[in-house]
Amino acid sequence: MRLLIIEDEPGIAGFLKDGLEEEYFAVDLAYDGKSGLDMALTNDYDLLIVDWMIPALSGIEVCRQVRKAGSLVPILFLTAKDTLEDVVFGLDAGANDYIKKPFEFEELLARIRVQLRAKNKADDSLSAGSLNINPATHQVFAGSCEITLTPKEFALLEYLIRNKDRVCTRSRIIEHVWDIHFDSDTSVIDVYITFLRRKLEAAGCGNLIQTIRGVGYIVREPGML
Amino acid sequence: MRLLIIEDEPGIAGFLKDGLEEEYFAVDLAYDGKSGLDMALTNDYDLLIVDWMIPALSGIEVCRQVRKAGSLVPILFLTAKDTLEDVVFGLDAGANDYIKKPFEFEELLARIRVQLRAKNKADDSLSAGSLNINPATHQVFAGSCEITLTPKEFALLEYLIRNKDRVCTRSRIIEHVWDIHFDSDTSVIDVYITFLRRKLEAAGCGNLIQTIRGVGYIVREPGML
DNA sequence: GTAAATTTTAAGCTTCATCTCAGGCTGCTT
DNA sequence: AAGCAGCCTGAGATGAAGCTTAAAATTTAC
Repeated sequence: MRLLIIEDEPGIAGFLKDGLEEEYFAVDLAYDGKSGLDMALTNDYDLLIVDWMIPALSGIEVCRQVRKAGSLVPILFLTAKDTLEDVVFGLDAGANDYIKKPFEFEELLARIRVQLRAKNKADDSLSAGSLNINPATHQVFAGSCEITLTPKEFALLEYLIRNKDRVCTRSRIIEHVWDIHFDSDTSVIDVYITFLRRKLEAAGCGNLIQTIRGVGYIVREPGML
Repeated sequence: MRLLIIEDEPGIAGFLKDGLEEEYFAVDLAYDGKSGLDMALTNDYDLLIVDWMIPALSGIEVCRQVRKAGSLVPILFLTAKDTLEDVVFGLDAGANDYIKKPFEFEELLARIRVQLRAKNKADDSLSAGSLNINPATHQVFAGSCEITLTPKEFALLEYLIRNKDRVCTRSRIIEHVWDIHFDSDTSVIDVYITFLRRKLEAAGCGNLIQTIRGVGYIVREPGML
């Protein structure tokens, strides 16, 4: 899950980035409306978090431009103003939800989940064969036996399973899981695929991740085409 | 935490169910007073949410019957009427709290939490393995031997145990235990985890708090997954 | 007002997740 | 069948995350 935060206050931006990364989101930051809009339009984010009062281009304008470009990405706006007009204004501009500052991190997370829920539901539940993964608690179960994964291992497995029965290209994986946008000749993916396969094998879920030579990887739901 | 919602309007019922499930509650639904009462009496719910105006048996009657059967389960009633008499009437019938429609989901959540907190206190059911903690008296027992904790140590342990078998992220811990919303670079948590581990170890409850590197901590109920 | 207890900060140390690299293997292509 | 590109995997470097301790700051108790 890849998020973009457009926020000019470094303190809040940093806090959000840290907290959300702990929740396994890949987080990008923009410190003003203009660069934020650029990033939002050039990359494929799962959600935008936009402060209302930002330099260069207001949050509301960013929101309008994003919608004008045809993107349906969920937008959550942060606002210090809490008047009804402001909220209505924001939602009219194309935002999906808003949250008043100061806010509880918990509440923000809940609202992010609500926005991402539609997406998740469409992708079916997070399981493949006897493997079940729970993003809320960061736990993975193979049948009844728990598998402990490191954050990166978990992120990779989650991405593959969210895209179950679809081929995940190396470039998409590197973008969504590692948050790397430029072409690079790294072999981290290979290494982490090996790590995952080893742990899955040990838990009796071998052969779940298949290689598509020259393209990437795929996790197939057994018994489906 | 298991909830029962008795509500005839499918829209509201569905909205509540979805929202509450996202908050990790297990939610059952009943669409009229009669079946709702049956379910309430046959299952062991942690809380009931009851609309006042429902078919087959009014909310107030459900409430009375539940109490008559000797159950002390917290009941939160939903009402469109907001006159004082109504509230008094409801509370007299055995309800613990009420909320007026239309309501904010957040407010409902807050009120649910209040009711469940009271329940936890009364139940005195906070334990993990041979460790028992009593929030009312601020005492902690490892088997029969009492452990003395400072207030912060206690708060941290209580939070971890209330969220037993779930990973507690650093941000959540810092929010719930320290009530800090915008500080990411402190090592208080580490220090207090060390304090707790040392005291637990001395009391024979070693290895209760496990580290999930890059994420946070977890207390597991031994013998469970 | 002082002493004790508690909480927090800071710093050195340890462990482990992450990533790079190199050599080996696999399976396409010709 | 040989060559080659893509993939796998073990070993090791790096650096960040967490652990521990000591001491400073703050609160509480007497």
